[in-house]
Amino acid sequence: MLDDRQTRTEKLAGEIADAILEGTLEPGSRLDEHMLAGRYGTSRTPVREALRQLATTGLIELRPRRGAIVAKVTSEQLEMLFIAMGELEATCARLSAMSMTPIERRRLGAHYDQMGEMVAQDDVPAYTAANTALHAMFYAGAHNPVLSEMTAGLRRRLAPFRRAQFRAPGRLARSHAEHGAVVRAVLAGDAASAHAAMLHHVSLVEDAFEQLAGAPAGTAPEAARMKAG
Amino acid sequence: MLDDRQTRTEKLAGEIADAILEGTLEPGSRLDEHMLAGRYGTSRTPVREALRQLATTGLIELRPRRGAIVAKVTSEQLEMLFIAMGELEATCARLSAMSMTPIERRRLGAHYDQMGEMVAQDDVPAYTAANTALHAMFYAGAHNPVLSEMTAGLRRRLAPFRRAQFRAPGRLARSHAEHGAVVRAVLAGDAASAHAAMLHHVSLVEDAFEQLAGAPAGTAPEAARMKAG
DNA sequence: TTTTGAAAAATTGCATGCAGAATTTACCTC
DNA sequence: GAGGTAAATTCTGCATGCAATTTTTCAAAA
Repeated sequence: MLDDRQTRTEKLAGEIADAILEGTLEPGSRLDEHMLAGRYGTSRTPVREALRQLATTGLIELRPRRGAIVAKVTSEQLEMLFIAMGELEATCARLSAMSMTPIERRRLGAHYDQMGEMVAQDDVPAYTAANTALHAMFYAGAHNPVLSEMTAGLRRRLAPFRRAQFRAPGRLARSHAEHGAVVRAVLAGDAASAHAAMLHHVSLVEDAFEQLAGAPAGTAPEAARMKAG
Repeated sequence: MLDDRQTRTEKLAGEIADAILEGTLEPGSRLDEHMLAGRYGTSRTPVREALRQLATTGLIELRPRRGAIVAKVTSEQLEMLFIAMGELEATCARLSAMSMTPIERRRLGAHYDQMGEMVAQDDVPAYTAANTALHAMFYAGAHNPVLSEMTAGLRRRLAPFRRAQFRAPGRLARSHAEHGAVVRAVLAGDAASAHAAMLHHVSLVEDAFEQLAGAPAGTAPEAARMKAG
């Protein structure tokens, strides 16, 4: 009845995705259509359409005639996702070095400098937000929507596993230093260096995340959830 | 009533995707739910679910309350897709250079040599199939399912625009020479060279396509023409 | 000829119901 | 108690119908 501009299916897809990404719906749990329909106050039809949509993003697993479950991410798959994201981010950095406009370069430099102040003040929340914005700048700077959407999608998907990344002591300053290498290379138009520096940065992020996890990659999916917390 | 193991929705998604990729359904044409349901002998429900699934792959565009249309690929978007695919292929080649097993390397070398014979005999059909297999080897050699699925997906999506690629005179031999550079770098474990060589190769493929772009199946005709001119 | 407006037709979004498959439960045998 | 089977239940896959929105049609006005 609401004159809502987006359809129930779309809203549902968003809400279910959020519930999964923020952990309300745990990996492996069954996504019963009746239950979801009841919880969100609709019939099963839009639920089914939303599930179909989420399945193609890899967030849930759709087993024919056996219902949907929240995709379980093993630590091995998680590693693959991190590596893939790293490669894509590095590619975006490379392309940014080659094709950012002067205006984009100026904004990138300014944003980087602002982040320096956040580090000095040890403002973790501000830095976290600025970090997302910085990476978004590289996605946009690549001037390739196909690539930047893929990369941003992976980043969103991995967000739950990166929550704690700046909690490790000294991580803020180190992150900023790594960013510095990437930013300088991009501003200098040095594609190869930008690629290498970003690759280095994201692999260190992954390391930081593994340290927090306590357990090295290679065990149960429970490890993944520990990493998130 | 067929006891088919896959659901109607899945089969529909596949058939509609095929119809789009081989040009039966032209870009921009409306995908009327009744019409599709009639054509494939089902009700609208599975059609709607299939459309939702295809929409997330970018093959069709779903406009709320206004129906679905086959995604129009402008020449600019096409260029972005080619660039993104090139970057991903290059990344796969880079990772292959770093992490292919000895067995994979041996098979790669052998396959490459076989392709040389096809060039000598000017066997275009065989070479085309072998070319797909060669690229698949790089996807697999990256040892990262996330990345290889993304790359393979892009390649499938661009397939209609590459049909004519080996028709240009001399293209077969040139392609083989370019492959040679990539294969040698990968076998030598030279990641940077593998990346560069693959990037070079795919950009040349794009050029070849641009020269030929008369009217490949599935093209938005105006896009192809603009590219040609 | 083009523009405008309202009625008619077509089309999407979604609820509901039912058949069949999958899962659970109950019961029996060993 | 373990294991196996049949009945009962639950759940998915899909068809159908209706309300709301969008598109089309068509006639009158500019």
